[in-house]
Amino acid sequence: MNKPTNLDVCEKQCLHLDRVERVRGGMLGDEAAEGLAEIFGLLGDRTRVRILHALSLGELCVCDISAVLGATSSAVSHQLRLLRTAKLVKARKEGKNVFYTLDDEHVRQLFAQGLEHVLER
Amino acid sequence: MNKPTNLDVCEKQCLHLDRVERVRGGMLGDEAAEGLAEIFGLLGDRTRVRILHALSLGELCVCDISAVLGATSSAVSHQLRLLRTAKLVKARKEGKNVFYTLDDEHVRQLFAQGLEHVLER
DNA sequence: GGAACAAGTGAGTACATGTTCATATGAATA
DNA sequence: TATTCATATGAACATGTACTCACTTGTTCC
Repeated sequence: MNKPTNLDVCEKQCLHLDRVERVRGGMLGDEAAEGLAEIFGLLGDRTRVRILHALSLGELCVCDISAVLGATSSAVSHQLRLLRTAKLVKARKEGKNVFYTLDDEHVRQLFAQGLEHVLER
Repeated sequence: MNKPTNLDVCEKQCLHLDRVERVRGGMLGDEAAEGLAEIFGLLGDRTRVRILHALSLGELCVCDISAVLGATSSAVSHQLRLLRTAKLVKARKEGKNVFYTLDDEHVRQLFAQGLEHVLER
């Protein structure tokens, strides 16, 4: 989380300055890198993957999701909060139930792309 | 990591059986869900995101990467091992240096797609 | 061979994170 | 109003993980 303030991490003469300069120019800003890590990290959990995939197949309430996954509704609820905060899912209240749906078309695409990777490897 | 063996997690009558059945049929297998979580988890770290992005701009040795990121070469090396194991990057040895490149076109695409999400959010 | 150095790795540590358990909230129903 | 139940949430706990530090390996150059 904290990085050294001086950049001469490589003590002596190993740097390929041309490459380093070129890459440094095109590097992601901190916010972008952080944002990417955040969204990918959110997708990087088995439970959340399965929740999102289930929701990609249709609207479900918390209880439905926990039945599909075989997980407690508490665990599911905790994960849904993260997904809600990140605006990946959307909640709709109806009586005692809260129905969730995907709230991000990008997620669907990321999923598809990720699956391609997984399946062909 | 361990899930309850009985599926009547929702004690009484909240299930919407039609929805649950439909979704259950289309659900990801365990291996697929695990595989997805694994690849996304790998992308879900600030340091690894920056390493991969740097490599997407050109081939770099470990020392170059640590200079670009402002991280120790040990930290970078540890992360590169994970990326190498997952076949996301490829190593080429040349004298004392080891040069790394991206080894997966999917990653490039996932990156692009993720960035879209982050930028427009 | 010996010095210098890039890279890899194991152990230890600090911190993040996912789950469970207990409890709270809020809506329907008796 | 009291009960029941779906959902949410806080605390505690256990596990995972990213870093540092010390050390090893393997290569180049003297």
